[in-house]
Amino acid sequence: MQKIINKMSEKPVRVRFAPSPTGPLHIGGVRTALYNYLFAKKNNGTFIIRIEDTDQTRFVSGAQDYIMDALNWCGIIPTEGPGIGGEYGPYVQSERKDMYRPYAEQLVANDKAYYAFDTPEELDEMRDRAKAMNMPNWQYNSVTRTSMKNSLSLPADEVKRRLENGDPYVIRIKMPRNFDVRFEDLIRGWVTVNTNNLDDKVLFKSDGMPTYHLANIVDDHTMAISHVIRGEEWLPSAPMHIMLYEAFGWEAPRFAHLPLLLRPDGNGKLSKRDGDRLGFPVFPCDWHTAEGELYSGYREKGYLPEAFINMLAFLGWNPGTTQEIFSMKELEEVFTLERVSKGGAKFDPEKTKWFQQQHLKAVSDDQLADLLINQYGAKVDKTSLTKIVHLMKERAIFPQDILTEGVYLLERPTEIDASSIEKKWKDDSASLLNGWLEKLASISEFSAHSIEEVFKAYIAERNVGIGAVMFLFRLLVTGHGAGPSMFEISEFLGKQEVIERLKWGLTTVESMKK
RNA sequence: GGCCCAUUCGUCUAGUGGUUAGGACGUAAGAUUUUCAUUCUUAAAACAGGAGUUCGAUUCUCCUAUGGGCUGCCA
Repeated sequence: MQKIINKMSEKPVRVRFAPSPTGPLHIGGVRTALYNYLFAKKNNGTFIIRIEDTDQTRFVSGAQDYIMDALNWCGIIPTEGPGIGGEYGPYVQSERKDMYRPYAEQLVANDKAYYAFDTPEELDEMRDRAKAMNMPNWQYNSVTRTSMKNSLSLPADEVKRRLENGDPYVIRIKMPRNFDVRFEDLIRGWVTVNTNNLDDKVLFKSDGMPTYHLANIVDDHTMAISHVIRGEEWLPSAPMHIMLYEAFGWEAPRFAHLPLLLRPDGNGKLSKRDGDRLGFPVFPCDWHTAEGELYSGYREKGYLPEAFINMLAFLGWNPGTTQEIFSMKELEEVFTLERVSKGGAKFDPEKTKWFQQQHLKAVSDDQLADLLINQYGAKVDKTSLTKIVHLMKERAIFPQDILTEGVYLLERPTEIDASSIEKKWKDDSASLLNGWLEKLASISEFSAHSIEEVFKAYIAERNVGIGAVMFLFRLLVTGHGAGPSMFEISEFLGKQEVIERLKWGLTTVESMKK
């Protein structure tokens, strides 16, 4: 009974993914979005997108559209967000600009924050000087603030004068001294930090915008966010965020800090340069920079969104069973934060391909044919294409492989590899193939099965092995040394076409021999 | 440097105070297949190190090492 009551009094699950539009979203960000989304779905909650664009100097045109487009391709669909709407909008921080200052002022009034007039140049100077004295981390904190220019150290009338004068200022949090901040991370357990290690972070900038720290707390609170699921890089500032909630007198949401995605070689956080350097995409979709550079994406490489998502889900999470192939729907049912691992995960491009292959196999021939027509511009009738898909699917990783590797099903070969002929063409080859040509011409029902019957009878009759005829038959008809069953291929091409190709092949080889 | 976080096969990971430490990718060998791919079988491959607690630690505690993150009027 107690449990039921607790459950009923729990707040509804509302989570947000809060990217900054400073460039394309990389796969680490997509994974964070995915875990938020899955957590929301699993708990009948709401998944929200909020754009954190409080740094006007880092704004990148097109980035926000990219983020929304990429998430959409992934199937990570928000219930509330920019362009979608919702009760708690607007969902872009620059559009919420006016609401932050009163909150910052409120903290100053309550002695939880203060005005600081030090210029960026003065602060740089301070840090440089400290560094020169072998103190690499000078901080604006409870001991140093007394010797800086702020509303705590300056006389009240001067503060008033500066404010009225319109002097530029920032608002900093007044971090208390020697206090243990404790919070329970849903993935890592209890984390404790003493406030002596925390500095007086800027909450409100001199340009009239809040910093991430303030905006994040105000928005999470006003948007009724229940769980903050974000990357591990935020763990060090989480205690400060807890202090802010406390300063406002608000209940803090639950926190979960996700392990980082590491690069496949060596160590370190996966970065956008790693992709091109190591030959795999780090972005969900292609991104063209203003300078004309291209960062490649999974979508354009031919990855299926579900394969991409499946792979990402398993980078730092597992279901506790041996099942590895999941659809988005299935992930929504089994995902829990308890099964997210603590350590960083190295990204594995090889396994990514395997996920893709597995998901491709799961797509029906019919759907794949549609995909090839609609997205890859295949110019074949649907019926033939479906047959081609059926023949080629097992040896394809990407949809387009079916078209490129099965090109001979669509058009006649134009040349025959000389070195293959060199190796495989024997003295009796011409005779064997001509004999086979005659047999082919005699088949009335040109099905894979009957062709195979006739073929077997023929090699028995000529007293040779399969290899003496088959490889060359394949080479002359398809121009390739490998592929699906030649009997199936023959049936698909049809008697007339096979015979013509074989004749062409025989003449071509003859001319090569001269 | 300081603070915080992490550490099981090459990689992603399961797991327990007593297990032959399990699975997957990759690798190797073999089987199937006209070939390639698929599929199947098998193999090699891991508890970072040192103390302590304990009858017994991969598992619990501490230390060390290693790796990572943060240390901006960036997010």
